[in-house]
Amino acid sequence: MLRLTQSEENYLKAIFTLSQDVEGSISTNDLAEKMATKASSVTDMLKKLCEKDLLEYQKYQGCELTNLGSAHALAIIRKHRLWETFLVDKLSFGWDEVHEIAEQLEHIQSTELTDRLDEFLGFPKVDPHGEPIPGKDGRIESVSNRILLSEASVGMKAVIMGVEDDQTEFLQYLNKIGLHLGTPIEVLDKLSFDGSITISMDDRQVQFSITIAKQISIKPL
Amino acid sequence: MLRLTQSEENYLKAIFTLSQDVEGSISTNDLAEKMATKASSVTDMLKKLCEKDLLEYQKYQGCELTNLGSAHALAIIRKHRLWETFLVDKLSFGWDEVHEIAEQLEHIQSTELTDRLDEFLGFPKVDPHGEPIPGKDGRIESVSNRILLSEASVGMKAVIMGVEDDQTEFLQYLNKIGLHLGTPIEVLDKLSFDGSITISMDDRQVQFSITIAKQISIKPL
DNA sequence: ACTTTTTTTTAGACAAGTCTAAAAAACGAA
DNA sequence: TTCGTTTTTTAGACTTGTCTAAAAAAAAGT
Repeated sequence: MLRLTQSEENYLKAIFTLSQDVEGSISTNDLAEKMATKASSVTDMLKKLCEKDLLEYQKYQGCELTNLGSAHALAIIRKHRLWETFLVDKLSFGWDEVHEIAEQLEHIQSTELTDRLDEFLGFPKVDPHGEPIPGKDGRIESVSNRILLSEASVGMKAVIMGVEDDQTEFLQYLNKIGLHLGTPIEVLDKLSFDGSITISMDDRQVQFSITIAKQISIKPL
Repeated sequence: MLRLTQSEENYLKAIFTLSQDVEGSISTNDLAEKMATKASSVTDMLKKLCEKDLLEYQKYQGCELTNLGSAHALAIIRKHRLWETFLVDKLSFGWDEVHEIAEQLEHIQSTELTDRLDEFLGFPKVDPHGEPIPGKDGRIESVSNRILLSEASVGMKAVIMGVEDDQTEFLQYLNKIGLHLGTPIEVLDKLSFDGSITISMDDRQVQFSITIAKQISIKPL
């Protein structure tokens, strides 16, 4: 199997993630922003990854992962989420403390290790933030009936199913207001001019900006 | 705390290990051999590590770790041995399968993670190869009464306490002949001209070359 | 003590991944 | 369509860690 550097792996993961929100190819600039680097650096890397058949790239046309590239990205995401699960379930870390450590652990090379860890954790389906964990074969079991909180309609009753994991402060804020996976909520109000949304949870009212509401996914009841 | 690259960490660990067998300073050539690299590369790195006060180095005089350098080396060794213990105790790896994976895991940066892993494992004193695990404070609890099998005298009865961990083939060989930590043995014969040694274990006789006998430590009964 | 051998350092080069500055291509608005 | 803006690429440079080849220092033998 093709051996990749950490940097190459991080690019693949970033492209994969961006591709989930967008149709078609990913622009150099978007990728540069995601990677917190310069567009010129991205161009260099795209050439290299294209050379290795991990993505398709043509000058000025952005890039798109090949099946090979997607498989690699999924393997890294699998490792990331399994390690996060390990840290929370076995070592009692909070969900706001594990992202950075998992960013390192996801680069450990050993399929055997990954699969044994999976077994040790009892083959979890989702990580501590509700994100689905790809299986050994790279397949993600579809998480049914989920929508973003930002898309919910007034009056809807639902349960918190997932949150974005990459901003520690955001997760700490959710801790502070007592929002966890599985928390039942009801949508009380939505302001059309700024998209902010008011919900009730645990008999309290909380208001979220559109930015926050887009980072929380729920399952309507 | 000072942030080190993986390469810097590997050098510190190698110097620390070499220092345990030798009095005084470590030569550039010995270090180059240990690191499987060229002497010129070592010289460059020594300059850099000296600049960071991790070791003392003067041209043509070899190097010696400072207290700061030793502390870093011990932290890495602590991580390595804790991860090996995790892999064997929790994920059911064999002792011959964990070294390479632990070589990667030892570079994960998070003291919190290390300490929680330590606790999760029940604060083990030794790793799966019998090597002592440095504590949070960097102290190694002295492993009492151990000698190398190569130093044992004929007629001595003893128990296997530790083996070198860095050669997979060696460990596989030990597996094959059924030698484990805790195995009781008796020294039957020693040949002075080549140092080879014959022992009995489990009612069988096994002969070891001097090279192997130096990689096994025992506790005389 | 002098010469030879070994060890160690220096000098210059390279690959990976990044940067800045400038050029080229694509996009968009009138 | 054409001009200005934005995006993307190229060119050249820097850093880290490595290498080879050659010079310098230390060690060893006679």
